[in-house]
Amino acid sequence: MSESKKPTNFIRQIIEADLASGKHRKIHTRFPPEPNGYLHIGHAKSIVLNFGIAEDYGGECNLRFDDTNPHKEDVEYVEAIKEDVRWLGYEWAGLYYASDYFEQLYEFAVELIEKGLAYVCDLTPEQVREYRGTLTEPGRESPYRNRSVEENLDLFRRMRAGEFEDGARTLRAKIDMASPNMNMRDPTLYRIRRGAIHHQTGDEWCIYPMYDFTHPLSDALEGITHSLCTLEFEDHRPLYDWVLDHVSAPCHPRQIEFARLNLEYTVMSKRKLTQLVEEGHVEGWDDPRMPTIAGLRRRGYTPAAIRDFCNRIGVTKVDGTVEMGVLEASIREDLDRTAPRRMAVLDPLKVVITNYPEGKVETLSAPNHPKDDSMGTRELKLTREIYIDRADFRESANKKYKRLVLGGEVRLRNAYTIVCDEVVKDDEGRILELRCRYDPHTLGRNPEGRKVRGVIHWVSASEGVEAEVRLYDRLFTRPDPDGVKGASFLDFINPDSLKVVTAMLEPALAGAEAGARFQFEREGYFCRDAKEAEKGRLVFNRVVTLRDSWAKVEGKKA
RNA sequence: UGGGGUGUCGCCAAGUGGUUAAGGCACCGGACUUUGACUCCGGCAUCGCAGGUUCGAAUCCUGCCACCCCAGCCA
Repeated sequence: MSESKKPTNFIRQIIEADLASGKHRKIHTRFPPEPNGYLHIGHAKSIVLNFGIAEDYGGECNLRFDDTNPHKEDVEYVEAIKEDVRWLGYEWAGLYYASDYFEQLYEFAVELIEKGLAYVCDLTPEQVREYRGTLTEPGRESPYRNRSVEENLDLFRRMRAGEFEDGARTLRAKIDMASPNMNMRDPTLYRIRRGAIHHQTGDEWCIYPMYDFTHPLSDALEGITHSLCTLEFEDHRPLYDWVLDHVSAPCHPRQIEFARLNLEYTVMSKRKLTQLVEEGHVEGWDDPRMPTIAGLRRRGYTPAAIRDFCNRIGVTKVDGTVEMGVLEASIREDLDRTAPRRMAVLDPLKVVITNYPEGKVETLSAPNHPKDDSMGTRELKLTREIYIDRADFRESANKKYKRLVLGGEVRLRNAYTIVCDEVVKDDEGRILELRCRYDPHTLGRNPEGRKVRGVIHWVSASEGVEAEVRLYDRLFTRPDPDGVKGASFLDFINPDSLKVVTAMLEPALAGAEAGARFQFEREGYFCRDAKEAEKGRLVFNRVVTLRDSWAKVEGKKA
């Protein structure tokens, strides 16, 4: 697929230049998630960028957990993240935790103190905020800013020893309280978290380094050459460089920022996704409507389609929002090529073929793929009573309608043509069933003297299998659910994002493997839900519909 | 009102002073079709605005405008 086209973007250009100039002989990148939630499609963009670069330039990419805040993190997330990265098709060169470096980080902090570039500050959080100044006014220096090196060393050692309460003191970098860049106004380097049990280091530490101190040094310790992060860290780059410039770090990685992914009709922030899960708006992190990797996987998306999507959208510094259609195009392209075809009737309407022998079961053969014979065939069972979709019949319609009409003829996909003779209704006028006649001479060939334009799918009433089918739609009713002032994104949850129907499937579908994907002809791509399969239930999730130009024609009339 | 960014077709995105301003998605035609799918053919921009430099500018300069990010002991 189009995945083979090598992407090009400003970051790759920088890397190519660094390789060409000899600045680097080997490229090292890293994907550094904080294990405080599940990965989503936005992370996939970063994963594909970082691992893709390592792959294409003969380099290496590490997976590093940025676990410096014990309050928010959990092993549940580290395991899920590892699974998601592997599922996307990548294997890390090294698996690290920022917490692996806590001892070294502590030493680097001591080095800063010894150089007179860091100090222990006793200001309360509120005071720190006051002293920091505002966007337009410079801050004021902390009264503790000029403590002696000896006193700072002693205090920092005692912070580590657990002698002070949470919030009582912090270690701060001594930079410039008047800097127009807020991040340079003596940023906090370490804070005290005495009660915390860290998922990796347990109770070994009671002081924890901040991101701005940890990240550049973790990168340097791992020999990262290019540290790729999102736009909001642009203002942090001067601090990233400051840390590396003032400590004896083994190397100085280059931080490069790119725009994070925004997708229409969904939300991407961890906070909001967590809220959707915790408040029960969805069934979990792997709910097929979620933009999480776990959700997309359960929905039926393939790793190849997600990688392809990431390459299609590119990498720039422009803060934009990608249409869902791009993601959908990626999965359709993949599944069109790889998914076996099947027939499934989602809204069954019974059809009795009056001239078809009662009790007869005819076995027909149908190709699994119209353009790929290597995918083989499967058997279909035709009987006197079958189901077709209610949307495929109208008592009358104009010639643009190519399906079954009273008195009209259509082909049953992979079988014979039928003509509708009669519509049977109940007292309220609702159609109960259709009575049709088939032409026994039309199997595998066109009838003589007339052309049958329409083809509809069907399933034998007695041989087919019933199954639950979940029809998913976008989770929100607006392309920008969190873009409305004064409103919550929750106000725009789509009440119809999940519709459950009982469908009739062709017999071959009864043995579908968990997670197996198919194209239900004329309907869309579906995936057997793996979670329900574990319970022995036959449930299918709609991954995405087929493109539908007829719906557009119909929509215009309405 | 400070600092840092970004503005090329409806949405992404190439373009790095001389190209007819790539490509993808979407959209609009049309062909094909036992999936109104797929595939195939064709259509679809003068580059935020205004000046300037230049033989020549989306690409350089100046000035505007719009939008995003930053005042966590979060990442």
